[in-house]
Amino acid sequence: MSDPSPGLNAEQLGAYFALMEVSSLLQYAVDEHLRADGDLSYVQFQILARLVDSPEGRLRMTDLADGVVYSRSGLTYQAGLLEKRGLITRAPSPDDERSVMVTVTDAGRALIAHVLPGHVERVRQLLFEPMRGRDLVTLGGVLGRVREHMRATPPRSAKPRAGRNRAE
Amino acid sequence: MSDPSPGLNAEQLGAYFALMEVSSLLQYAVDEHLRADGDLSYVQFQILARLVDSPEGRLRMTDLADGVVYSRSGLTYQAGLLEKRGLITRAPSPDDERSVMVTVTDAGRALIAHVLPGHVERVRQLLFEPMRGRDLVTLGGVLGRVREHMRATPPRSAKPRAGRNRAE
DNA sequence: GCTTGATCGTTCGAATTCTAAGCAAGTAAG
DNA sequence: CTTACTTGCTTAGAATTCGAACGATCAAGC
Repeated sequence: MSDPSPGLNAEQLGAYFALMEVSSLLQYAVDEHLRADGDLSYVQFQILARLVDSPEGRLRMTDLADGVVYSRSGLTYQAGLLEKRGLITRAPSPDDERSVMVTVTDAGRALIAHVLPGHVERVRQLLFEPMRGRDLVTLGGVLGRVREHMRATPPRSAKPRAGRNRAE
Repeated sequence: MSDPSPGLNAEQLGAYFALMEVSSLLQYAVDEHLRADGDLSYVQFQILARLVDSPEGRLRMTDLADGVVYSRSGLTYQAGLLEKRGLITRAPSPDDERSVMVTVTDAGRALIAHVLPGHVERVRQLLFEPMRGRDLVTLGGVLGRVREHMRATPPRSAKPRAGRNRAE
């Protein structure tokens, strides 16, 4: 089938829609649990989880925003909320006086530890339960490659940093 | 996450994060294009696309909201915007006086036709370009099953009008 | 030192989104 | 027909989100 307009075939369209629909449904489900179990929105959970997962438990605002795919101003707002609850602290970086280092507090770590089992359980139940055989391996591999591809090809969506795109 | 608790293994966690990250990045990218090319948000595009794709070009508000995974009030708001722009019309259903049938206008169809090629091209470029071999088939199959699974297991997000009576 | 330009984070205003409450219309039981 | 319950959509108000504008800091170049 050599059609002049290189669009998407039915299979591709189906996969695209399924991807967006699954991610939406999954986000709704886990968001509900996080709010009930720890009074956290999904974004807040992502922020804290990334911090807990980082080497020193701290990250720059910009890197955090890039990581969770979020606007800078939105992160400022959420960081304000999380700081008010004592889950993170903010301090200007010693190296870069203009950048702000965000650090998880013990309370933040405790909260993540508290909600993580239930969170993970929901994800397992909704996302991984219907998978069979090599589904998981393939899915992880493909999506990983796609992520790399998207991060390396910034159309204009997220602008990580202008200077160093190739040096990763 | 170096904790081998009975939750998700590293591979599952990676796939989960990749899924959410890819969908976010993809949504940002296509949203940007839709705004530039047709002054449409991603949600508005989804609404119009679903209508165009429906048999008569019309759907009930509720079915539309369930389809795009959106709150009822949010849909009311967006429908108001789209109606004001002449892209859809709203009229009470003859059968059920309380339900509202939303119909795409010719202008709505024309707008979707106008933005669709560019939209599809972006999706192809970002999502399907890095895929090889049977990646697409597997991805579509798995995500389709997962979607079915999630739709059949309503945590609370959408209630597709089934006999599920649980009075508290 | 002193410019020029880029980067970092916040603030501001407008737009969007959600939940809860409300109203209208259908359904079931008596 | 009336009462009670359910469903479909809208309204009201608060919370969240983004982009643009802003001040502050760094990095080069002179």
